[in-house]
Amino acid sequence: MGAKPGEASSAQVRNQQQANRRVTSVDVAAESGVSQATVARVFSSPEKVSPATREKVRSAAERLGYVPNAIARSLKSQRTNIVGAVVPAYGEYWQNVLAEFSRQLAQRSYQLLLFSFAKPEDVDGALGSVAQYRLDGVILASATIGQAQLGRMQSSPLPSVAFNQPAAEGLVPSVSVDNEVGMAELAQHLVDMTVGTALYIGGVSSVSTDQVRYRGAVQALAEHGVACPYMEAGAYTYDAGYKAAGELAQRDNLPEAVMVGSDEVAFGVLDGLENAGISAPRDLLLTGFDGLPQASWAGYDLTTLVQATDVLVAQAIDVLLDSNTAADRPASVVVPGTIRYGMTTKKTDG
Amino acid sequence: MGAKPGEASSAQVRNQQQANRRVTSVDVAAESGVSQATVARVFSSPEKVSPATREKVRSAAERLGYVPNAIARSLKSQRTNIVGAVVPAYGEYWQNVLAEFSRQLAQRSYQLLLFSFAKPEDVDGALGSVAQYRLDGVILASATIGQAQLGRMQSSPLPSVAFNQPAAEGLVPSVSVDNEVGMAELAQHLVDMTVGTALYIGGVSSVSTDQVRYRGAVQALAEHGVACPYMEAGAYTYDAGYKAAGELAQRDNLPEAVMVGSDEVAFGVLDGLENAGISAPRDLLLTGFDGLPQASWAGYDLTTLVQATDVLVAQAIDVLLDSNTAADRPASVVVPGTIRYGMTTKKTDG
DNA sequence: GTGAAAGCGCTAACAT
DNA sequence: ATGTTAGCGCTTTCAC
Repeated sequence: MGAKPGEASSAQVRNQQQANRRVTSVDVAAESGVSQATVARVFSSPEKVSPATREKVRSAAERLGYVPNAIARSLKSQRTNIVGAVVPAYGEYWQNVLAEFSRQLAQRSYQLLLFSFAKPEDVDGALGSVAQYRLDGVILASATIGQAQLGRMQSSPLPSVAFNQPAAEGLVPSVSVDNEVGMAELAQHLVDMTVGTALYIGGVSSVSTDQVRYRGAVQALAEHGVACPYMEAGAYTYDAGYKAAGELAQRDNLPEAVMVGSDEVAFGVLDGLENAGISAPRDLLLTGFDGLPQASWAGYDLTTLVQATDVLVAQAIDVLLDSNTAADRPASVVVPGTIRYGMTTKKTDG
Repeated sequence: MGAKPGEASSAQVRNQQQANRRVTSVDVAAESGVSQATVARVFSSPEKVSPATREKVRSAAERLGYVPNAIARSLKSQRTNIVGAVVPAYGEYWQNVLAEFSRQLAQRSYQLLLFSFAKPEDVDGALGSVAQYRLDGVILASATIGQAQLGRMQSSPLPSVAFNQPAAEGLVPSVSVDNEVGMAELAQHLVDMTVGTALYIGGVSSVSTDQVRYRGAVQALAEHGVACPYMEAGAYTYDAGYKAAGELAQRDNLPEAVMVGSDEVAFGVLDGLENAGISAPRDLLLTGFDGLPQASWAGYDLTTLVQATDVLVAQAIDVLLDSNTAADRPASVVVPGTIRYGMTTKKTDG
């Protein structure tokens, strides 16, 4: 159990910097016998300080446990080296995107400040906080950020980029996978597999990615005379997919193919159908969208549209940090996806 | 109003075109004809300002597009309302933990600043940056933070909490699931299922959670005369598990049970075995650890030790933010896990 | 190469 | 209730 580390004598505490007072450049200046300005230079532009003083200051700093204060630096320099991200708190897809942002930003020595929200209503609050930190930019990564909110970002001095949010195009610089074409390509693949009837299972019909993807499916299938009704799972979750599959299984006649609007929902649909004795590709073909790592897991092996997350994220960061003038900031970048052909659309002998 | 119309209009124009100069409380003061301090009060302690002035200031602020500067606020108040998290960039488990932290911190109106790293070598860099931002606390969520690094945190003025890091106990306040007992309980379950031989597949043997979990398994099994050799997957990934399973499948005699050190690896093991024609629970029993959402997906339905992530995270936040004096900061909090009984250890008729 | 001094935009006494 | 004033810890001219 918790053995107490002994009575920390106040002397020891102070010695170890556990103290209430933090070490500043003034302390280091005093300790090393130079001016505060010189200490600051040692930590921001060392080349402007002679090697001798530099060393003297460095050792004093080390002795005192001095670390430059980024807050003060930011206040003065007007740059934080921090990028904000407004992201839904849940969902495999967003977690992966976030991880990728964090990784790539770290490489450019930026930090990521998270503003996550559980419910769409909380977006406003998140956006409100975002503005207070003078961030170098903000990533709007959620399909549930409304038009009004995007409009507000547009007229804000804070650079922003919308990630995978078709509705944002024209309002805010945006980077997306080609949702419509991607879904159309999947549909074409199904047509090639001689599918004659299809069903689309979306997450939430009011979300713009949902609409755009569905449109891609419907149009591509229509060209071949295949209808594609819409079914709403109600959420972008495994459970919603599982439940939708249960309902689907009740129906008299099954479609020959089911196109699901996202992988996470697709996994649920797959398991839900399996649970009802319906198996892909034996009884119907099934496709997902996103290209989550799990889609490649042998247990699922899902046909899906893989988003090149690394490319999308790289583009988004470029738009955010490298295009300083409004002029060369592109209105929108669209990155094509790639189909992953899995077992769920494999030809059976039947 | 008495304010000079020329100034006001030029400010407005700037605001509309993504101003280069940002609006400060001084601008709002000028616009609304009060002192800067009053403007500040309106935004930090409105109750100290008369309703009339409050309204006047608010509308001026709105007109100018003023938002308080959190950087300046932090510099003065010595509080950032930001908590840092040093977390591995990859891995299902960590992504879930992070999402939970972000959610719970948002509820307490804290923001999360991410310091993620891809390779263990990068931890030092991340910890270095952490110190610069005067965060209100930092979460050390990674088993690969070394003793030396923890020691440094211990003597730093920045409050910190180690998350699921047995090696940190005694050095830094820590919150963990009961790794050893949890794994022992899973082992006991296997014994109850009359298992006579077992194998443990760990991720990386040098990681402390790995060691503690393995110890739990070995000791519990030894009490019943069951040996449990160790096999290292080499990473905490699906692929590593899949590969390990491939090697295992080559062996002459299979163990009756395989205990895997983490769910993500376990999924790979499960699929890898399946690929070799070995199926759980038919040919051997299999357990995981962590209780990832996917463990409950019908496709896997894994027996595993579920970590109550929400409880662990809540505890960690408490330790970090609510225990201000070193005295009432507990050395370590250990939260028990719960077994989820899945199909992979279900009794077969054989 | 180094020091002195003026802020960055806010908060928090302290006056009034 | 409101204004005045003095910083928070840095960066950055501008002198020397």
